[in-house]
Amino acid sequence: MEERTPRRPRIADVAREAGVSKTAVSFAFNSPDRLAPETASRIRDVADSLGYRPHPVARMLTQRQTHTIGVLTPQALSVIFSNPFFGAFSEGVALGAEQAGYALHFISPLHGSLASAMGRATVDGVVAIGLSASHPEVEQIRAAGVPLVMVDSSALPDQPGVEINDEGGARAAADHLLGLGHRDLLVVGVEPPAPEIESEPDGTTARRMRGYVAALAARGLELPDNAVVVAPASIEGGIAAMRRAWEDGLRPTGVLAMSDAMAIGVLRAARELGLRVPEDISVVGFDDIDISQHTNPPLTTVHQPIRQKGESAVRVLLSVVERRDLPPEQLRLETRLIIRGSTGPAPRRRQEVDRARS
Amino acid sequence: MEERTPRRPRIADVAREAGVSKTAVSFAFNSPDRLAPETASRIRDVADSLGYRPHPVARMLTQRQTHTIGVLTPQALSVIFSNPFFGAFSEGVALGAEQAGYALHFISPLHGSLASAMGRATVDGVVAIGLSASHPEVEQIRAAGVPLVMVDSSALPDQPGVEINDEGGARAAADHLLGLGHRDLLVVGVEPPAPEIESEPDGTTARRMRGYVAALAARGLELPDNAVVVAPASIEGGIAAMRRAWEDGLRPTGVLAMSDAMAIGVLRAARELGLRVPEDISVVGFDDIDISQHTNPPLTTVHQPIRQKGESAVRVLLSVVERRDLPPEQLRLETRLIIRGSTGPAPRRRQEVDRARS
DNA sequence: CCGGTTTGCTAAACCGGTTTTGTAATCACC
DNA sequence: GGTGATTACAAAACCGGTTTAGCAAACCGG
Repeated sequence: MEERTPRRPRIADVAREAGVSKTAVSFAFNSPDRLAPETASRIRDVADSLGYRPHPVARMLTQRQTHTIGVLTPQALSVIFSNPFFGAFSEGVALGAEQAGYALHFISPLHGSLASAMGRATVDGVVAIGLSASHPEVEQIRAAGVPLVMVDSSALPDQPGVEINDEGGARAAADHLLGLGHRDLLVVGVEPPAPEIESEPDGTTARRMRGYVAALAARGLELPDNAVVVAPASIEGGIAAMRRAWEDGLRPTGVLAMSDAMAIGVLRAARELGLRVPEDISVVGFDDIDISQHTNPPLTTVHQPIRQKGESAVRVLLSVVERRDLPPEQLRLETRLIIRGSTGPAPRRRQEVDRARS
Repeated sequence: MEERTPRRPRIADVAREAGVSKTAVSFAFNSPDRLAPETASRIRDVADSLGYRPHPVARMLTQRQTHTIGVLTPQALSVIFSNPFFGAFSEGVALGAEQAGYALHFISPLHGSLASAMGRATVDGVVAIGLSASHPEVEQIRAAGVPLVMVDSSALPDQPGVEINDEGGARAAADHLLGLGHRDLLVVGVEPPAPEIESEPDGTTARRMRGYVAALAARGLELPDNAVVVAPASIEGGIAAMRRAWEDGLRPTGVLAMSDAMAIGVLRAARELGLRVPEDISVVGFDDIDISQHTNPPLTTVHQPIRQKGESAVRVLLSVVERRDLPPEQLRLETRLIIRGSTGPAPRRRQEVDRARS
């Protein structure tokens, strides 16, 4: 009979083999200075020869920490990962986590339930992105005693959070187009992921919209209701939104897209409609994702420090995780308009645009 | 004195409060049919009122499974996440994991050491991407008894793995250009991330190169050494590679890029050099990432089923995780050439290209 | 050489659950 | 009405570590 199921060696196996107690083995790994040097090294040698590695789960249990932070999103991960914005954000989170020696665990609705996914997650803290403060899970997470930092959603006063100046950025974007003489604007907004969810009055979308409206109001202008069209926040969504607006008879000379992905879709749809960018139509995005500088033409957009946002979120989170008595930090990062090639002076006459259509 | 540090309720608290044993509480959650219905519901009521949730780590320890799969990359996550290829792959992995009720844990070198990161990770299995079979960690992971599926690296015969037909795809790409009359080709290859790492003879890069060479050989042609230029696998890398080749006096009419990101960089560099695509120069990518169909012009490229690759990897992994006696599965997915707008007939005379340069 | 400290290690308790084993009470059956 | 099976729960062992409390021997100053 050969050895069957070569069980993973436990601390007791090492102890027996080395002729010491479990305690000694534990010390050899975690506080070698509490053992005689030769004992410690002998124990480690035995452990090596047995291929022993402390079981991470058991370790988590006794130490009461997992050295893992969770990234929470209300949407399925399979929807999220190919979103360049989320990728850049994750990059920032990963950087912050790596520097602090934490691993990353992604938490998304399991079998449709964020709550049960949260219940299974073994994390020391959570960075939530795209989660509104009124989301029911937020209270549950807090009740579970897990530190939470909310990103991009005006947090409760006693909660840590990281956000950006959406309104200011949007206002700058609209102002830029207005300054170039554009008066017929189209706003391409983000459709809430689930139709039954009423869009949050304090969500990113609402804040950006307020910025657009404020810029117009400052010049005594208004945004007609039909000049706002919504679609999913993707390239395809941008294409669809632009086409729909055109079919509805709208002939904007400037487009304000609430995300770069949508703006890229608008760029493409415009090209297919025979419009030249920026001669016939100007397009402004929002976010400044990596590819935006490489589109043709390069995209004028509102830059937000996406990576920094992720990194800051982790920093703020870990300060709470490691010192729970610290006051929760609230960060607000700046945005700024980056002018590239997709915007230019408004065409002189409406006819120019109409002609381009044929 | 108010209640200080409202400790998280444990199973013993619920048991005491409900006047039953720990066992009964555990049963109430995990196998309610073993209790009288009214007992079970009473226990659950008490648990609810106390806000009790079973501690996930303790649960992992006794059940000997974490319901989590790890995604392992030899590169830092902060480098990886903004890579659209990795995003799409992760999307597939996430889809497979979500369907099976598993969470996702990303494992990357912690303080530079993959081994220690792996030691801390609490996962039931690992999907490794971009890890060569000869990597020292591979043996360590197997020794730890953690099931491992390797993606994109010719796995050992007794190991599960998922790969794609790199060589065939590359051959089709080169064949396409040759069929269009191109004879002056430039291959834009991937630079190994760390200079000291010798490029794997069986890595993705090598396999694709073999495909290019095979297509040439089939027509009795050879690839001059100086027609291969390497750079990091990014848009910026593609730009740099193309510029460098041009400065070296190369005047290719067709470019074979080993990744779409690099191809997009080549597109941009070509435009800046005053070359029209595809009239003056044709560009073929590899991977078919999402944006490639939206570039200007849309990119001709070798499609590989990235998401499916991730999903398959999880499926293969979980079949081993859940039934260890199963034979390890090895998958090889197909690639196919997608012809879009970035390739066209080779220009008639070399002069045309040279003239375009001015 | 004696009381107190330090050194080097062990035994036992603990982290928070699950699972196995055990047992009293009830039920079914002949 | 005695016997064997079932039901409903409890006691104890266990998962694999860490940490606290404790103890014997060595050391140390006076």
